[in-house]
Amino acid sequence: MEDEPQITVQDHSKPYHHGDLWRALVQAGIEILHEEGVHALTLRAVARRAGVSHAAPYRHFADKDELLSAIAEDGYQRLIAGLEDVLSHDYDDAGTLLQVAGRRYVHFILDNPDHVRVMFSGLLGDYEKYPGLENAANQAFALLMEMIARCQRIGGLIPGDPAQQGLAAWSMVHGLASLLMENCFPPSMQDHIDVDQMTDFCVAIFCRGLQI
Amino acid sequence: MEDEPQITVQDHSKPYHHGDLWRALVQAGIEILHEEGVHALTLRAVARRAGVSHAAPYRHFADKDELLSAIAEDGYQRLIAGLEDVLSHDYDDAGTLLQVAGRRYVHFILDNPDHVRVMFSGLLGDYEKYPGLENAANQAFALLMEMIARCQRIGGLIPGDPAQQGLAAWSMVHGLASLLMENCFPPSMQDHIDVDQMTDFCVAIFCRGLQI
DNA sequence: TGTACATCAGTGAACGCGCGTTCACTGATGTAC
DNA sequence: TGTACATCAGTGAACGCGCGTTCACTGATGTAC
Repeated sequence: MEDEPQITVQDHSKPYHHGDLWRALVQAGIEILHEEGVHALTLRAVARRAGVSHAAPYRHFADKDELLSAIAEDGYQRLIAGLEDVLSHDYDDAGTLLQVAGRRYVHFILDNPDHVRVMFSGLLGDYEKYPGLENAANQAFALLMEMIARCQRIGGLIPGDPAQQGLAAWSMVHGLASLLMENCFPPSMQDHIDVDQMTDFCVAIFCRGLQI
Repeated sequence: MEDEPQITVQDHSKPYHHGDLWRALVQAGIEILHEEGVHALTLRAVARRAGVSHAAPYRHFADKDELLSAIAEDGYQRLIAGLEDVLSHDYDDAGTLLQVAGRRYVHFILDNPDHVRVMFSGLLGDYEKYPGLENAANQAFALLMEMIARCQRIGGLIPGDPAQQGLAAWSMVHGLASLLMENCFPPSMQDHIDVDQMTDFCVAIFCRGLQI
């Protein structure tokens, strides 16, 4: 066994081949988003954080937008996981189900503002160019519709197109979360808002507006 | 009267002193937002479009953010004008009043996506630095609350804190407009959405959710 | 009415910066024989 | 088991670019006398 002695110190900390640089770059991008915000998200910064030369990312991504789409897709995957988790429970009350889901969505946005900015900001106009991203987005919306359909089934929402009702539900919580995230409410008010309570209020309006 | 003869041809098209460069720069910025989007909005491009050297803006704005805040404030002024117009009519039905206001808000956003991005994107975190902007934002929200209060007065909405109900109303239409603007709905769906109908649907949910 | 002067709006060259992307290369890996 | 070679991940220098901002300046304006 002559493998260990050949490895020098520098090899140990920095093997030439990274192993899973693709994943590391996406992860680095997400970390930058959390720590420094979307304006700091450059290809060079991502490479720097991943401990690799600034040309290395081009082995894994055609250009910057492809990295952004991978980051956006990761965001959708987290959203999907959250939705699936909510759907894995058996709520017998539509109001409670939607309240839980609403709170999770709002917290997801407030906890990952810059990650969300990448997901929901224009880039997605070129959906077709990034099939993985489009898939994830479709999957997330399908889960939302499933949730609405379940609410209808247990008699909590009036019958109707789950897509339309889903759009409305998403709009409600997305609007609230966005306005909170971007500090759009009057400063005198912003600090005194109880996020969960306000979310519950909005979800309750939605439920009452569509209850049988 | 020896004024006219002294003016040379070049003076006629390009007087040294602009007159109202401040306004012209803000206007140029808005035009760039409409024609090329937020990524093209640089101080140099704004100066170029206003027909002035790239250092000239510094006579009127301390830095780029100050220009951005002026552009954002202009957006709020348009919003305020729209709200005031809606409020100037006498609707005897809360549903109709909110429907008209909702449609106007959604169209405002869809017609001015990049202008809106400047208004609602992070910059506003430093509200205190831009009192004019803060004022306009406060004024817009005050009008929203007035609208809600009027709906309560004519018996269309249950009694309650107009601020809280206003937050919810704003969230609903803002979420819908944002998601439409950013192309967030599944591609198969996005093109088939009737914006006005969808807006009416959302507003109706809100009204029914808060009706007496 | 004419002149001197302070004011300040706009100019144009220059600064340093970091970006995205390209390119010829180097070094590690794994496979065919 | 050993060797030659194709593959391709990662390197580092270089490119052109446009940005925000500064600075010494120039030229127009209006006011005091």
